Amino acid sequence: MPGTATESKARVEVACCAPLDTVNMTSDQAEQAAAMFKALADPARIRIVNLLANAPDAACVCDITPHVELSQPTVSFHLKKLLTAGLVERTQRGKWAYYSIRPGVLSEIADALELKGTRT
Amino acid sequence: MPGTATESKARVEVACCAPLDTVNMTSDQAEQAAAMFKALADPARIRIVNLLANAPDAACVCDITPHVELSQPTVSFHLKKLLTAGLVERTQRGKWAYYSIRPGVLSEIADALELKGTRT
DNA sequence: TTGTCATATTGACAAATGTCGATGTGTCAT
DNA sequence: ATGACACATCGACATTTGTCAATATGACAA
Repeated sequence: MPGTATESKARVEVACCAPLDTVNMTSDQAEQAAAMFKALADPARIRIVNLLANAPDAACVCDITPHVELSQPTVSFHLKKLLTAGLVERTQRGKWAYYSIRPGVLSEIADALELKGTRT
Repeated sequence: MPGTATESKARVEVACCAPLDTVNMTSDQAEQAAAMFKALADPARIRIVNLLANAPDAACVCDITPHVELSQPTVSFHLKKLLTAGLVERTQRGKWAYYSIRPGVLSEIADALELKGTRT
């Protein structure tokens, strides 16, 4: 990194930029934020979240499946990803499993964003 | 899907949920949103974005690298991902490449989020 | 209890991703 | 021209991811 004139020999190099001393986020914070975004990093899961966010009530898998045009096991696979990421909730009623957006999730994502700087 | 009483035989089954007629997003919209989130779906890239968002000025690779504790080629790899996703900008000045957050990106991400429902 | 239905899990596999060392490319100073 | 430096690209590799058919699980009805 240029700009550190430590040697006795005249190191007059220009600095490439400011030292970047900003408070770093912890590895945990980074991993956690990345996990949130990873859960949304797939078109199928985006569709599911969109569906659930706009649905009047919780929705069962049999109604979600036709909207994403994937096999039922694959839809379950994506729902599990969303579930373990904490983006959706699951409740069993009868033989059906109902999924819904976990309340407050959207604002949490917004928080994750501000975590990386409020400027701009 | 239960609830569709089409047969002449009395199909008195209970419906599992409402028909979910909500306006679907297009495949393009889903893919585009997923691409945004995919760019953020990695701890290293989260750190980089955090760094750039909090930096007073644009930062060069040589200053970013030590903060993410990865090899220089790997950092370049991540920067390229962020670049092609449109999250950061690149300008060459002298022998250094300066990266900065593309202005307006954070609100665009927020928009992508609202795309999946304004309720909660 | 037996069957049916809705959902989850498993096993297999192709494709994408993250990582690094080695090397290429472009820019500046000498 | 030559060398040093900052960064990008390449080749190789292990890991993760998304997908499906087949099968297991769990709930209800008859």
